[in-house]
Amino acid sequence: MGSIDGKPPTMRDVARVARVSTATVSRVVSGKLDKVTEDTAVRVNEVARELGYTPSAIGQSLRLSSSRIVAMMVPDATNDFCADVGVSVEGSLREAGLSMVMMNSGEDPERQDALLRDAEGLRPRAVVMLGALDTPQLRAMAASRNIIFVNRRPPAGIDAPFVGIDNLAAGRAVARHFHDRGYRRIAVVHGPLSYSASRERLTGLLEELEAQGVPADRVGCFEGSLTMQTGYDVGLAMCRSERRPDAVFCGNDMIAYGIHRALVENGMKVPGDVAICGFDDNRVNEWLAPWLTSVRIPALEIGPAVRDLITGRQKGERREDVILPFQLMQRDSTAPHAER
Amino acid sequence: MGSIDGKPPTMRDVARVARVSTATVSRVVSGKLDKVTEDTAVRVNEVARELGYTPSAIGQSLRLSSSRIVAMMVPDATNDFCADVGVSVEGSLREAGLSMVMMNSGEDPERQDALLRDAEGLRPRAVVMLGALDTPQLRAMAASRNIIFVNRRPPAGIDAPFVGIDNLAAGRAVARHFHDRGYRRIAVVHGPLSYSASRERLTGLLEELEAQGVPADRVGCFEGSLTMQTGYDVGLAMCRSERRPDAVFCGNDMIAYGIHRALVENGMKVPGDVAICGFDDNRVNEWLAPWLTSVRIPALEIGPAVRDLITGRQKGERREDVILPFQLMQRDSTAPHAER
DNA sequence: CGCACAAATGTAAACGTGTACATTGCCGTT
DNA sequence: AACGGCAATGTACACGTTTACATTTGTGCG
Repeated sequence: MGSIDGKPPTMRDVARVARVSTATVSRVVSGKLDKVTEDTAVRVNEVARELGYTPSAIGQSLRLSSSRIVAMMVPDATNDFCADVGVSVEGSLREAGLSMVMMNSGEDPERQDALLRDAEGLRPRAVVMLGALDTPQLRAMAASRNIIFVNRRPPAGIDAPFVGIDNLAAGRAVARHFHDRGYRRIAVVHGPLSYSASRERLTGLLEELEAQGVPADRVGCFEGSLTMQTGYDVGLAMCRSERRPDAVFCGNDMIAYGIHRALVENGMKVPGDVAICGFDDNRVNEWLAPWLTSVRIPALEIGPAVRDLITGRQKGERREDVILPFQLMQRDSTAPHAER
Repeated sequence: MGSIDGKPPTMRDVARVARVSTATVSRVVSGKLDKVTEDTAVRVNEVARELGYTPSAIGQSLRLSSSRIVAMMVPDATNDFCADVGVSVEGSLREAGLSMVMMNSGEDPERQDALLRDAEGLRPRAVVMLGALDTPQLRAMAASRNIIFVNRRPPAGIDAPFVGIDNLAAGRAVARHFHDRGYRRIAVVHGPLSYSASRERLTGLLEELEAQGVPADRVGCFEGSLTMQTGYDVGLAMCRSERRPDAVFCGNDMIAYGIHRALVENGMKVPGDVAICGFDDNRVNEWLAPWLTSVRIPALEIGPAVRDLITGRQKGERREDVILPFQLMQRDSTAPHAER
């Protein structure tokens, strides 16, 4: 049980009861057992358990001037994909004895900077940026802290490891898929082009379409936030437009859900009138949107990759980007075009 | 900019450059400005900014023997509802200057205990349990740490605040709704009855049905994990059964999605053949399952409530449970029964 | 001019831990 | 018996911060 005054027992308490010095207690609890007699080790462990002693991560961090905390910034933790990545990273870090503190930037640069300042106070062992924004504080931290960029590449001029897919290739794959299935009037609803992921996917798509004989200026592009609302709004606009696309490539599944709802509410058929391709392939698709073609990112492989990057870098290994495989999940929403 | 050796600048660095003592720096950066001249304050702030100084939360925690970290345990962070609660809590804590570390128990008692031991090491200011399991470590911590129970009440014998809805009343409301709409052959797919939330909802439902003249032994009950897979399996079983219910009350929306898919895949109509009522009313319902009747829990109000409980308790205010309002969202999946 | 008082700042200790170094005790060798 | 060496343990300091207390400085007043 804990001590009487409510404060957790310290190493000194254990030392006193076990009639040894704090140094010995430290050696036992931190596993330096080659330096201590079996008897003492047993006795110390016993007392520690009786007293309910747990080493203070605060004291350890101060002494070692290195904490076991990793800060993780996500644009929106309620987004299914972010949640999956968050869980994957949290689990992998935990295996390595690290704790994850979560931070939601909401894609707001000022909020991101405020959060980064908070994070700096925790002296985190690393900072994981899922969808980083290019901000002053980020650049300032890049100089001194381990920053790992997931999904979006580090902004130009920052040298830091990246974990994610080859977005250029993904864009190309979708273009080829659309073309194979007979779609020619393509539209894209992408996130802000300041994000490398959005940019590269769009570039890949346009390049490949051009290669297939569809000029880039025939492709309708819409930029917006990666939300269902954006999809819904664009979907409504498409319904009203006289020159409607026959296939839409969405920046993520959220946008795809929104477009789908707008189209269906206005009597359109998917894919009869408009084909839809999402991105991320949220796990909920299997159950709620089994019709949605999407590009699957292996979210659960991101955690281990990040963990290796963090623990490996410790040992001075050369950092290296991790490019994960993606997979185009072909489903009903991009069934072959009827008219061809 | 940071210092040259890579280590972040400390209070002493600032003090040296600004030609004051560390005490003065401390007073300035922690806002005890009534004790310091305007000039010095300005100078110290200037130096701090130049050096890129950020107070070390580790040093502060050690000195104050109180960290600014709150541990949050969730059963499954990829569950939409958990994610919403997590985001709400994280945001509210951040406003109060606190950081949240996330932990996923996966409804596994041993994992929960391992995580709680990890958490104890961080000396968290509070522990938020969303869906707690009754385990030894939890009881041990209940004696010394602020624990706040969300959604599920604290296990018998633990005196700690609770934030959530009146699950008994929610169960009754669903029963009344089913009965009003003409459904009589009710089934329930609930989570483990060791969870107070599952238990109370079921009790409420049965009580009210009994009051309406439907005996409890006519109600089919299935217990399982709160996942889509559970729903799917139960849904398949229902299709095969000769005495099929005409309405199902699900422990959460995940189960409802699973059942829905199983029924639809087997040619059933919802609500024509079977009506479905979910629980939590995940935000994604609006877009992907606008047909699903569900009980809305105000997930976004949980964060502020938790934050008030944590910061208020500091000041010695008497802890008190927070009962939030729920709302039965009536949608197509429980449209009035056709045959009556 | 001396003194009391207040304001501003400095000094030093403590928080819990890890580890370099010092100390102790024991055993074997000469 | 003296001594070297080794294993086990103790001593003491540093990590970065806050704050009670001590000290210095400035001001007003008798």
